[in-house]
Amino acid sequence: MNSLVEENYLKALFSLSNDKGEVNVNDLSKRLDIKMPTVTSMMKKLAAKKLVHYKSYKPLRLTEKGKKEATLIIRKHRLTEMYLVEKMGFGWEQVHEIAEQIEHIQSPDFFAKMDELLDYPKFDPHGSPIPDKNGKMVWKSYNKLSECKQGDTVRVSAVINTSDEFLKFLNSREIYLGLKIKINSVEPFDNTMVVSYYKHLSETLSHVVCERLLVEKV
Amino acid sequence: MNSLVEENYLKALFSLSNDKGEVNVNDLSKRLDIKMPTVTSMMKKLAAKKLVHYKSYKPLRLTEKGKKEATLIIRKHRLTEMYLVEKMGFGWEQVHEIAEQIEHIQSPDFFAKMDELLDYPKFDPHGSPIPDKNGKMVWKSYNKLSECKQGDTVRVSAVINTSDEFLKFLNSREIYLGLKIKINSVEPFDNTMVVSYYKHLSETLSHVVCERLLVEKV
DNA sequence: ATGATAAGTTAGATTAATCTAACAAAATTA
DNA sequence: TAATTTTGTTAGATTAATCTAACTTATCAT
Repeated sequence: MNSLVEENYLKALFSLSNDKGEVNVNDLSKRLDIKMPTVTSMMKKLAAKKLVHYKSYKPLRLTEKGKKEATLIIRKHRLTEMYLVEKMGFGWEQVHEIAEQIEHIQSPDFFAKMDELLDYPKFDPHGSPIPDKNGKMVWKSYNKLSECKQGDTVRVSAVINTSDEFLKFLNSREIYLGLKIKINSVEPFDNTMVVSYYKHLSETLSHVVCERLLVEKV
Repeated sequence: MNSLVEENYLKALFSLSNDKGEVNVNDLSKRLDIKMPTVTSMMKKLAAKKLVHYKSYKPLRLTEKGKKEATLIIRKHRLTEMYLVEKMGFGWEQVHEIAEQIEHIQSPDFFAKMDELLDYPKFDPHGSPIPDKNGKMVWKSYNKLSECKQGDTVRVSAVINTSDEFLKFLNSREIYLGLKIKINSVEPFDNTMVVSYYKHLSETLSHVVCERLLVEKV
C-alpha cells in the first residue's frame, strides 16, 4: 500500500510524463512545490518499491507498475469528478479540489458503485478519459484549438488544465464540452482567434485559451 | 486545522465520554490501539490547542471547543453513512469503513451538498442523530431492549456499535430500524429474550444483542 | 496499611516526510 | 573550452506520530 504522499508523487510524475516526455527532479519539485532533495529521496524510496526507474542525474521514469498505480488513482479522481457533477450537481469548476481528496479513499466498492451509478462513463466532466479498472486509458487524438486554421469548424471535446479560473472563464463565455465552434480568423502576430458559436457571433479567444481547448474537426 | 490523526483522537474521546463518562489515558489507548505514552503526548498537544483539559493522572475531558470539533467530524461521518445508504445503495453494514475515511475530507461544500440532497436528515442509517452545522446533537431518550420487560411492545430506533458482524446478524434475522417487536418472555438466568415481530413469531435474542438495540415503547 | 498491580509519565529511539546548507554534475553561454 | 548557471545529490536537522524501557503515581486486596 502506498501512502497518500507517495500517491501524489506518482500522479504528478505520470501527468508530467504525458505533458513533456522527460521528467526531471526539478520539474517534479516545482509541480509539487517540494524541494529537490526531498524529491530525490522520495524517488529512491519509490525506486525501492519498483514504482520508478531512478538513476542519479537521469530523467525520471515510472515503471509499468508505477504507471498502473498512477492510472488507478487518476481513475478514482476522474470517476469522482464525474460523480460530483452528474449525481451531486456540482459545476465542473468546483470538483477538482474535492476529487483531489477523495481519490485517496481506499475502498474498491465505493468507486465500483460510483462507476455503476454513472453507467461506466468513459470521460470525466473535462473531457479527460477515465481509465478502466485495469488502468488502461485511451486518449482520443484531439487537436488543440490553437493548431486549427481559419475557416475550420470544430467541436470542443476536452479542456487542458482544469483550474477554477479557466473553467469560470469558459462558463462566462458559455463554452462547454460538445460546443461547435467556427474559426473566423486568426491574428498572425499574437495568435488570437476570432470565433463564432451558439449565440456568440464574434468572440475573441487568446492564444493561452486556444492552447487549452482540445477539439475534434467536424 | 487539525490533522487526520488528531481528528481520530477527538472522535474517540468524544465517543468514550458518552459511553462511560470518565475517560482515562488507558481507555483511549485501547480504543485507538495506540500505546499509552503516545496518547499522553497527544493529549498534551491537544491541550495546547485548547481541545482537551489535561492534568497528569486525571481523567481526560474535551473542552467545549474539542466537543464541537468532534461533533462536526461525527456529523460528516453520519451524513456520509446516510448518503451511502440512501443515494448510493449500500447496506447499513457496509458504510462504516467508507465513512471513516470520508469524514476527514475538507470541503464544507461537499457535506452541505450531501445534506441538501438527503433533505437535511436528522438520523443516520443506524438511528444515531446527525449533529447540525453548529455541532448541536440531540439524543432522543431511547431504552435498551435489554431493559424492557416481558409483554412490552417496542419499536427499534437505533443500534449501538455498528460492527459489520452485528449488522449482518440483524439482516439475517430481518431486524431493521422501525421494526415493531413484542417481548414474549425474558429468561431470568441469562437475560435472553424471546420476541416476535413481522414474520418471526418466536425469535430468541441473546442479552448481548438486546444490549445493542435501542428501542422506544409504543 | 503496606505490598502488589494497574495506570500514567518521562526519556529516548524510530520512521516518514519535510527542510537548509554545502557540494557535485550537467548544461549553457560567452 | 572555460566560466557561469542550473540541476541534482549528500549530509544533517526538524516535525509529527509512533514505539520501548524505565520510572512514578494511584488503586486494590489482603
